[in-house]
Amino acid sequence: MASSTPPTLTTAKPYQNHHIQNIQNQHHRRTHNGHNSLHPPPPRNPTAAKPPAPIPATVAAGTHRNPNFTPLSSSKSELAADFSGRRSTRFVSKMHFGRQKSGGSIRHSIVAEDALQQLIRCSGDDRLIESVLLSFQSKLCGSDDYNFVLRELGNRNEWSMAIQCFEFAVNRERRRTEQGKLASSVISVLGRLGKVELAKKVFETAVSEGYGNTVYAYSALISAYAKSGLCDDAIKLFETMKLSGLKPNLVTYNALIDACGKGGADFKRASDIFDDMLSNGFQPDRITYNSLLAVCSGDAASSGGHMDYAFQIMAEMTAKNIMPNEVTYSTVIRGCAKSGRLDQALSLVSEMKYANISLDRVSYNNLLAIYASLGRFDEALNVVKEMENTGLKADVVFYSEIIDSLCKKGFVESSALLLDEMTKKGIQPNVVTYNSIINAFGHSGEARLTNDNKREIVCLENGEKKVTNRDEDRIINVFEQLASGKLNIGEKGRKEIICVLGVFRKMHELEIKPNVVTFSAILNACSRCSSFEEASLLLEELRLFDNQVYGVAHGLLMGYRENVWVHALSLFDEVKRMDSSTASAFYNALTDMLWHFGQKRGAQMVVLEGKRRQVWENTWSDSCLDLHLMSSGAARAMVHAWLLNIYSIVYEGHELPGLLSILTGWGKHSKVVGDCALKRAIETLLGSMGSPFRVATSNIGRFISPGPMVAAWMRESDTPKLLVLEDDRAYPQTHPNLQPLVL
DNA sequence: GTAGGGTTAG
Repeated sequence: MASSTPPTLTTAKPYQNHHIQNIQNQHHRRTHNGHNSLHPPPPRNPTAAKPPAPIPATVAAGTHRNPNFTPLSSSKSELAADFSGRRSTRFVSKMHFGRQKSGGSIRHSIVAEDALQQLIRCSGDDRLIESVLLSFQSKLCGSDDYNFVLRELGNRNEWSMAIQCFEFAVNRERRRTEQGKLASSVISVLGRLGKVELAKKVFETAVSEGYGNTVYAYSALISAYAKSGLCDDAIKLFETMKLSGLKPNLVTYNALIDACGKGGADFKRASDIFDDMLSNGFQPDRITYNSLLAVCSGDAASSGGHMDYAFQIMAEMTAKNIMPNEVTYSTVIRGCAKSGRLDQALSLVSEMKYANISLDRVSYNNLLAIYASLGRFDEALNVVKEMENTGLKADVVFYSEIIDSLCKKGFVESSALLLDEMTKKGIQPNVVTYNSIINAFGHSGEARLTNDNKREIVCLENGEKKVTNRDEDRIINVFEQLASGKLNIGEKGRKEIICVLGVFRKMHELEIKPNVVTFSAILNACSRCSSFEEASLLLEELRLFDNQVYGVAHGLLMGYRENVWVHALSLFDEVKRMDSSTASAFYNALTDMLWHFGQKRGAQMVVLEGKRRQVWENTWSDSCLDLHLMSSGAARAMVHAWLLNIYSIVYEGHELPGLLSILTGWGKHSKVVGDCALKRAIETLLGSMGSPFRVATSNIGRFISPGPMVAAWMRESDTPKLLVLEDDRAYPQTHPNLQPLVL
């Protein structure tokens, strides 16, 4: 059942084009139709039983708008891109909004642009690509044209096609210099896309074929290492380059210093390279200084000291008449903001304006983030107005940032108003915008409702039925039940849930496809519900979005674990394709929800599966359990499992290690630094079981106990019973062949 | 061939 379902867990990015969006909508509809339901709930009314299951009318209408719908079967590569785990929009934004290439003159021919367009249409079909390349072979003018094509393919994330074009071109080129240019170009493209291993391969081939031994190719690969944060590799390559007799130039040095910044190297290392550069007679330019400033502003800076160097460097620049530009300022402003010097960051913005350096997107984004983190929302909105007056359009990310900050500070009502406002201005909210608001559910002290929601409640309470062309619209159904007071939910929870359901409805209306973060957010919201009924309303939303995730969450919650486990495993296979923090967030959310509602054995099965799949990277050995990336439910379930494992060691007559520790961290990974919620939860758990673990004096985030004391505790008659977890709701196994959980 | 930034879950 579940295995026949197309992948539904995505971390779709806002920059995805309409083509992909359409595929996703179509994909979404399939899920809605829900033939793969694991546990179809009984219909609430006779009409609900009729297929198809509720699909927002606007989603269905999408087919009319785009008759040239691309079939799902041809969309594999685009969908696969959703699973790449790339989370930053930085690179893609830069493609659209970044600086123009300096140097001015266009070097490629018009034919190259034509070739590019034709190639893009052949994406995914190597043979077609080959035939387009053959048809243009005689018309393209050397490396300038090919380099243009390679760069543009890179901008479209067509790295595989870029490699194919490179190989085509380099095999038909006799001149070494031209071959070298092509190699440097494709190395750079691959580096920018984070394909550093491929870049390295191209480089090595180019060297062995005799056209790669140039300062350009080396610089390009150093830069590729830089972009992947591989500072050590960059430095090693730099040494190899010198040994092979090539002289580094200014660009090489700049790329190397950049590698220090991106690879988290300390300032000392970068400044040694800078000194080496000076002693070799190179004068630093603005890029050198800006790269050096990035080192100061990097992660090391957040712990203190290096911003003072940054100001010295800026002074030195001015003294040498290398004037700071917008990159200089935004680098330093960011460093200030990261290290908590928000006032200093703001005065740098003023200084920048005074120096007549116009603020660009990055600068405005910095400014917005500063105001938002200070809670100065009026000024944050003014930033948006100001940038629109300098002719820059605030996009969905700008608005989402403000909305998220509002939500975090508890102003959910204002955030929903802003959501309306941005929509009216023609800026489409995306899934991230909505996820912020869903995450706010259950956090605010009181329900803060939008005017629309208020009208909705009044309408429903007065018994007015909203006109809808779909009788089976389950969301409206829920609204009606809420309004009629049939559900066992307190007044506060009732209003809040109406608010969040309103948010879901807008997502449906705007055809915003949820992603795995949405699912995690819904599950987390369930964990904050005080009643089962309230949570089931949220789970109902989950069901409308995705049957597979719903089936697993609902099945485990209801205690049908043996029945759903096979589906859970296939769901975890999909989650495994995400990057580790996305995956662990999902496991944490699911476990917390199960734990919260008393399904502790189910929660434990989930965390053990996560451990088996290395979701949390480290976790356990016989002497140490590391919980620091886990939520409190996941961590507690894991403590039980680990202690049971220790128990079996003792039971089998083996000796325990001299010292056992449980690490919880001290809140470093929490949203609020120093918030030790996890530590407190574990402390309570260990205390309640009468365990001998105590907080270590040397490390407040660590519980320790001598092995013999743990062994003695294990031998007490009550201990094993305390360690075994049970579900509040459990149903007899219907598949006797399925083995019960074995630790 | 080289420089800065961004929203959600944690």
